[in-house]
Amino acid sequence: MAETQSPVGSVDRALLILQEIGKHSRGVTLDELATRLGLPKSSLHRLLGALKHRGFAAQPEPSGPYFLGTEMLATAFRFYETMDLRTLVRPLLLRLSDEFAETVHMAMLDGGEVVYLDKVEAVRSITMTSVVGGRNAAHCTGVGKALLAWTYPTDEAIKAWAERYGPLATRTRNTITNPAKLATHLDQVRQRGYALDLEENEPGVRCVAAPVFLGRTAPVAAVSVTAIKDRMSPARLEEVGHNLRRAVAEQV
Amino acid sequence: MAETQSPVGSVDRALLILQEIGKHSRGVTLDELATRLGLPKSSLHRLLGALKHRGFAAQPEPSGPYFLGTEMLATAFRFYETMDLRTLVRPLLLRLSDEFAETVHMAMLDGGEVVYLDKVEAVRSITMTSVVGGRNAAHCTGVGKALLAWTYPTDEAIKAWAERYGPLATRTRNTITNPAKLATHLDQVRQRGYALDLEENEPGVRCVAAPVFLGRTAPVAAVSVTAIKDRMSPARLEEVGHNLRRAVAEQV
DNA sequence: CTAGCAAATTCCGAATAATGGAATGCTTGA
DNA sequence: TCAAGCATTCCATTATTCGGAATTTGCTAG
Repeated sequence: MAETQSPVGSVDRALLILQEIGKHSRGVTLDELATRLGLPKSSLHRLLGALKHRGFAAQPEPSGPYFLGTEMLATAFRFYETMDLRTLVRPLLLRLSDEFAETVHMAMLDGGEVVYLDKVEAVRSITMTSVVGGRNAAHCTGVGKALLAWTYPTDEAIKAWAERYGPLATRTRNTITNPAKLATHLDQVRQRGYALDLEENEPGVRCVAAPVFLGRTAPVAAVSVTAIKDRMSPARLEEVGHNLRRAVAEQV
Repeated sequence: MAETQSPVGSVDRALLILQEIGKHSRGVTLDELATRLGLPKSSLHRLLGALKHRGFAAQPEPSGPYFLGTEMLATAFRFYETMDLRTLVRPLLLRLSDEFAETVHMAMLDGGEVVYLDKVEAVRSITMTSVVGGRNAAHCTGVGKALLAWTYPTDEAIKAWAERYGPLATRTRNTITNPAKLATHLDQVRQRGYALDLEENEPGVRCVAAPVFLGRTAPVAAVSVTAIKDRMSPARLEEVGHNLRRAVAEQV
């Protein structure tokens, strides 16, 4: 399908400029922006003038590099502090539910547990322990391991977390309860880019989960796809894992 | 002086739309936006389409309310995590230094102390304890009290802070060292909107400080104007306090 | 269940805004 | 001091954006 055009070209250009400046926290020159965006310098200069006018871009030194401005940051921060993140993640959940035809969840980390914030149940749903608003242990759920892996990105940080919130409870014969083993396991999660729950929380239930970063280094949430083990063969797990990662990267 | 026009009108409109949506974390309808911004609905609808196209605005439900989109949030968050906040605050410091003809600072809270991150010295400078990169106690400096007042916005929170980082050291005969008195004092700071250091940190030195929020509920930094007491009469303190608040509100 | 109402969306002729190449200005380094 | 390179300004030209009117959609009340 051909890529659709933005309905207002000059606004589209301005947004692309903001995105590009956003990638350069040490500032970026007009010349470099023109090169990266393929825009004539005079047009770019005028669009930057418009962004500076409302504080979305800043140029602290005359003829110097450009930065995102305080108005861009403050508008985003103010909104985020009082918004409901579910509102922005739910379209992703709906897409995942449609794409994988399984139940999908969104959760956040809270100490040693995860809190389920949203859920879209598949037609062929299964009875599960997860209830929106409910909690589960982090170390033995897909969303929990996805959140732990990137919130505590080193073995030491994971061990410190386990020391504070442990001991890690056994839920099934597959549950990882040894902190050192969990740390090693989460190294693999980081390398793969998604977490797997192989009947670690509930017998017969498997899950694939990915972190949602929203531009941050630590995840703000995780989303998961859950199914009974008969519908989650190793090949299927890998397929879902890759597609989940891509969908998250594309949409949030 | 007449207000200058943005060099690209349609971009300016789009940014105004983003700012307005940013004020409504529960979402805002097209009709309400049109009313608040004084824009024809068809123009507004097209501009919103452009913002949605790049993910800066979102409309999770068809014909439903609009929200800031994940691209707007992610671009701001990603940039902020690796930027140097001094870059954006320094123009404010230069303006304050020019306006008040005194030495100005920018600082952040770190536990029981503040860290001075930037400084613009006035022509008629005074020898002071503050060194960029250096630290000072939070409870007896203007920037420290500005940061404490809004980072710990209740008496209980202040007392808990004092219990953790206390005892509060005496620096001059004016230093507030009693946590309950500090809490009461910080109530007054919140009501006034700026903090005062009346020779609490250094004999003969007075200071006015205001928090910098950048859209958040807790301040990301504080800025201050410092002078010897002979140049900071009670009337002058009030004048500087009001002008400082206004300058901060206008610029960051 | 249907009609009316209000908000959202689409359409398209008109006109205004945005464009970008060329020229100019400024700063830095040799 | 001069040249080079980046930033900024100018203005004739182009085409994008505009907004009122019409249409569509969804919800509510009778």
